[in-house]
Amino acid sequence: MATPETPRTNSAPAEGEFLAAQPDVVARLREDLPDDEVLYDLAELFRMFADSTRIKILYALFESELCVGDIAQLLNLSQSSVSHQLRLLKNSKLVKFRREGKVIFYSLDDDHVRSMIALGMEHVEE
Amino acid sequence: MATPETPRTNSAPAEGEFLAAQPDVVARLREDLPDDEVLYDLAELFRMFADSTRIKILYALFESELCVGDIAQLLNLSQSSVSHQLRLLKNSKLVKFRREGKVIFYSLDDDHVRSMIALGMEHVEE
DNA sequence: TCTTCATATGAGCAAACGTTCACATGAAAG
DNA sequence: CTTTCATGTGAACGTTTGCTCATATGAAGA
Repeated sequence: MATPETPRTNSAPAEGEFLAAQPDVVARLREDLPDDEVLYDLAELFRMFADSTRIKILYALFESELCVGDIAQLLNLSQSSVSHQLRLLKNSKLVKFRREGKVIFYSLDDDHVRSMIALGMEHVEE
Repeated sequence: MATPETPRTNSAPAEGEFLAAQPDVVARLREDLPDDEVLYDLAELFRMFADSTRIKILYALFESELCVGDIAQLLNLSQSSVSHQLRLLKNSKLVKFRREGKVIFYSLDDDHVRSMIALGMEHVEE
């Protein structure tokens, strides 16, 4: 997808300002680094988990599919806020939905979501 | 740590605005959700990975310890920018450092960093 | 001590984010 | 068709973010 993520100004730093202590290592690493596009996408993915509201939504969806109203009530959020966040999660392919009459049920759309959050938990819990 | 993360206004939504389709499920989920504090910390952790500059820095540190100048040159960033980001990573206990004369070498301080990024990669690469 | 070199840090700015508010959309019931 | 109800969406707003610039810190060498 490669959305520009956060294309701040980021002009090249002044020429010859600071030296590398290990030019050889730097040169080798430059080869091995994944493409910028991939790293942008990666950051974009992590950004989905970088807000506690979205974390809560994902956490809630661990156990069962839920509609917007369910989530809003559970997390004490406005319907609008939940809907906005679900759109982001949907775009990032972390969440999918299913229509049933007027109600739309959301559920997790990626096996990695659980392991991702579980892994983060390990760090948080020291 | 429980930094307030992004304590936006987030006032409670208007009373009785929207209904839950599954009140029973909502009630049960409310019990099971981890504490707000934990979820804040979790989001804070993910926020460290939510910027491609920081991802690049962490990626670079996969292979060997590096000083600020190394990283700046490798990633074409200003010394100041790298230093600012390293401070964040340091505060989040993702990175540690070691002084050698005037040079300060940074390295990964958490086993989860690699698996975290690897897991994210799996999602990005479809 | 006085420089020099590597790094740290505070202020300021422009961009991006998450929420709210108001309204649009679209399906079902009458 | 009209109303109702669940959800979607655009604009506005205040906050946060990541960068730059200028300067501070602190170690090593002259």
